[in-house]
Amino acid sequence: MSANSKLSIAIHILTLLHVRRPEAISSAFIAGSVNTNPVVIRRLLADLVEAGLVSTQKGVNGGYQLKRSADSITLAEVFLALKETSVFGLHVAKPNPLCSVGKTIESKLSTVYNQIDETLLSSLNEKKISDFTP
Amino acid sequence: MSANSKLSIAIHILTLLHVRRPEAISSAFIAGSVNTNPVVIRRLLADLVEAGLVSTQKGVNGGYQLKRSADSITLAEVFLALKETSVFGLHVAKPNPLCSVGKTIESKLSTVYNQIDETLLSSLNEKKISDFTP
DNA sequence: GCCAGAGTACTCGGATAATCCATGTCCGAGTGCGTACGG
DNA sequence: CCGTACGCACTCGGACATGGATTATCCGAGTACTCTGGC
Repeated sequence: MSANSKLSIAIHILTLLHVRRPEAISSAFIAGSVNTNPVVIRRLLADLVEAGLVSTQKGVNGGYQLKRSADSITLAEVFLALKETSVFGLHVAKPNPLCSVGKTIESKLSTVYNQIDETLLSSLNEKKISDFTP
Repeated sequence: MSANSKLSIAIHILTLLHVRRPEAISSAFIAGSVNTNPVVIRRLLADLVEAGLVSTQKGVNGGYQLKRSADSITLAEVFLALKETSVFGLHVAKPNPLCSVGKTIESKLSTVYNQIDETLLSSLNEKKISDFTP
């Protein structure tokens, strides 16, 4: 899965948990709907569990359940839960500080990216999981 | 380089070309400032050349040059030149159409993502390459 | 002294190897249900 | 007939291979400067 499709899959999962509520859903079942491998689902759900959006239960009749109501979960929360700190990444290797551009570019980029991220998060904040129910 | 750092590097390059104008700059020199491999620079610049932002010249004293003024190039243009169509990707594998959620999720996601992309592009449109000069 | 021509150095661009990350497979840990046995 | 205890099936979660994509190296094509030789 390309890195930036994680949000799509996360939304898909949460919508599914919402529709099936209060049933506990297994990663295998979710994978069948998303059309991918159960491990991908589990890895992604680990982040959502950590963020407190989902609860998990091992064993027979176990699986995943929404911990909160679907209309209280915004896409911004989901996005942050996935630890995708910013849509744009800075340089992987530090630019050359001996170059006048390289020395200053990262701080200037950060400023711009922070503004953009704020705008993006406020957009994401207006959408809820319940908006995706069929 | 992680996929989403391409914009950072592109901005870095264009800023460098602007500062050094009207000199022709080689990919090796740029790579020294960005701190990566010249091939990475060349591949990225191929997109910018194709988009008409940069001109290229082989041979001695050759290199890359800005074709337009730095204050006329917006980040939105650069972003589009890199062919990064959207910050968020849809599912790589088609969701299961037999599932009610899977059947409708992609069109709902597209609607939301399109709105977000518009917002993002208008943000990017307000910033220019000249904003990054040291 | 001046001009011409060949050589050389430097550049981009594409083809090929190497590395890295995401994905898939496997196995262990934990839980709840079902069943069987004893009272 | 009822209760308890054991076994089994099903689930998540982490460790280890595998494949594709990104990155780095190599080689070819093109251009301009320079140097040398002849006039």
